[in-house]
Amino acid sequence: MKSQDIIKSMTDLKRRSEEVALLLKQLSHPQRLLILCSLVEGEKSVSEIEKGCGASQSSVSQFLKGMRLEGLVGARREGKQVFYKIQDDRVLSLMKSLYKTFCA
Amino acid sequence: MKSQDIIKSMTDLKRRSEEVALLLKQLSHPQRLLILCSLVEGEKSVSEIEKGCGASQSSVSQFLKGMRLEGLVGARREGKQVFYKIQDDRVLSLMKSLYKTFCA
DNA sequence: TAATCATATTATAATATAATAATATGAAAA
DNA sequence: TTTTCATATTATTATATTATAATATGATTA
Repeated sequence: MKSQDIIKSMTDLKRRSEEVALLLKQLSHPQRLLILCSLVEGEKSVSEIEKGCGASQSSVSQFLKGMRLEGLVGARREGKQVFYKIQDDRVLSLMKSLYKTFCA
Repeated sequence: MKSQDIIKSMTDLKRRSEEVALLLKQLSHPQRLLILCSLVEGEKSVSEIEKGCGASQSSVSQFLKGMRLEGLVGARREGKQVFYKIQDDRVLSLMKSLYKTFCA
């Protein structure tokens, strides 16, 4: 992408700044990021997620609730367990970008 | 990138979650995002930035200070004016990704 | 139906962030 | 050297977020 095109596209981003900021806010906490990292691997139960990110049961549950409200993740109950997965494609796309920027 | 590779890369992202979250946090406010959008176009004075994002003088200055502390932007004084620009390449890279995800 | 497991909710206290107004600084112009 | 302009800082209040502990729910098992 050429420099000029980037600049032009930023105008679009401005218009959407509130929407974008809201989504970024969800990603901008270490533990929520870990939860989403974990879910990139696929659907997981809450307790699996807990193990993966080392946070308390309560806070994982609260984080998941928040992300569910924002539509980032979706939930499905199966017996005692509840399985979460990433529901918003933009999230997956952003996670990939983050990897490229920070780990490549 | 294949699904398996994404998953593998998430492990790296986990390790860096605090660093990444910190940076995302800076982007996760509409006005800071607008400021950075504006700076994608190139170096700008504070008053130019103010006009571009419609926030008060004080809050723009405070936002810029915060982003300067985190190393996202750099400042240069020229007479009465202070010019800011994006200093962290990861920011530019993320801005591009954001465009792709939200505006393409 | 009582006990247990997985998850969710509530309440609370600590901390962080935001918006705003008022004031201060530092550089140039009158 | 006073005034003005551009920017920065400070103080304050309002609001949001976080961590934690305690409790509740809902589904299964004994």
